[in-house]
Amino acid sequence: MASTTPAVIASEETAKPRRADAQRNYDKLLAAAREIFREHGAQASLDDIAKRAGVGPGTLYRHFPTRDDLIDAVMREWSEDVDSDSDEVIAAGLDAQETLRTWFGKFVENIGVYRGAAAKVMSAMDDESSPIYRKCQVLVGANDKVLTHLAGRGELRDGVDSREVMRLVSGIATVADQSHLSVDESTPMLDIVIQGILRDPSAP
Amino acid sequence: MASTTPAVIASEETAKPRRADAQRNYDKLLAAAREIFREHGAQASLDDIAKRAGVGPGTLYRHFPTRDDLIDAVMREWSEDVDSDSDEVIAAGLDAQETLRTWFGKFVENIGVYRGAAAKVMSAMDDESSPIYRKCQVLVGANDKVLTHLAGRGELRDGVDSREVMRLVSGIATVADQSHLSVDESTPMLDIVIQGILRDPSAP
DNA sequence: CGACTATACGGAGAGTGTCTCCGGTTAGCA
DNA sequence: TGCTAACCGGAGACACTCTCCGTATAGTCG
Repeated sequence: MASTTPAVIASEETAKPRRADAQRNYDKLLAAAREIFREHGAQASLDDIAKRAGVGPGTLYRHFPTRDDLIDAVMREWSEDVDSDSDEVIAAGLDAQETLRTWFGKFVENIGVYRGAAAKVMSAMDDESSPIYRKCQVLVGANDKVLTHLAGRGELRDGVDSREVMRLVSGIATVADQSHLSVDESTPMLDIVIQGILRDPSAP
Repeated sequence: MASTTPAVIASEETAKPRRADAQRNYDKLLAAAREIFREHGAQASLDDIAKRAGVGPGTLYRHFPTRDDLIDAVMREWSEDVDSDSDEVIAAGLDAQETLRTWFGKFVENIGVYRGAAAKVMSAMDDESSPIYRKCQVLVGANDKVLTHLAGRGELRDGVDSREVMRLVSGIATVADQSHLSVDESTPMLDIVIQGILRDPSAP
């Protein structure tokens, strides 16, 4: 298999020194955003988030100039969860098919926590100017780890590119999100992809 | 293969009698919508469309109560094009792989004409209350024709459901749309899906 | 052909959401 | 305690959606 993606990722958690009140507001905003994004999806009103955090809109926009900056912050630990999922899946020692089922399933499930997030991830994956781009690189890297692991055992078809697979799976996650499909209902699509990238067992 | 989808579609082109001026404005709005959707995508300002058509916003909203109603009207002939594509592809007598490449390629290309339309189609596919739902049924039906044709020749794996395939391909179209991929750049993803649904040539 | 009415027009404006600007406030420090 | 840089927050400009209703007119009938 071949990956276009660099190893990834020096997480730039530059927790720059802030005044105590600023830090407090930052945290309140993040907590409020998590709640409201979970309730109303990623396109919820930002002023509502400011309101729930008990700060003015100006404060929100100073900390997070754009909606994507806020989403980025909300997604931070979440993308690390996904990354550690990939390690667990590899360590579990399942066969190729089960490995992918588990990995893709977790991915779709995780990405679906915030409604609309899947679409954001999908479109940020190829947009370096997006604040979410870095997070996507973590996801791409995690997926690459899993596929490289399988490729090392000769279980993938020739020419499978992990970035394409990532696009495909995030597309499925978006479909599942928008059509309100459960994880189970998205497995038929995932199975097709799995069939499409796994080397056929009957081949040498 | 199995399809959940009914045969489809008694197109409800009830061209109800309208006053001449109303019909004129309807046509002007449609033409303006086509232009502006092509330029700015499916989330363009509706007031802009009314402005370009030279009518007031009230007129636009009387003819098309919601954005989706307008998109639906714009998509009308377009979905018929897609449908006739499916017939052509079947008639062309290509092998299974080329048939699907051609069909999926045309689908993704067509659906990408209006930016943002792919996402609309994707989410309307499972939402009966959407005005676009009917159009999606045309697409689902067209896809079903192609897959049934191949299934009849025993070229598909067991258990392939055409609706799942349609979801998958519209997901790819959405990825291609949002990431500004050309049709060529989306073929790797399509090829994975094709591998995933085609019976392996080495099998009996 | 002139009058009448159902139908359609269109713009003012209410409602909602985004984002900015700047006068006032406060944390942190000497 | 007093100073200042950092920060707050809300008023309001701007953009978009959608509605209401007074006005205009197409089509019809006497």
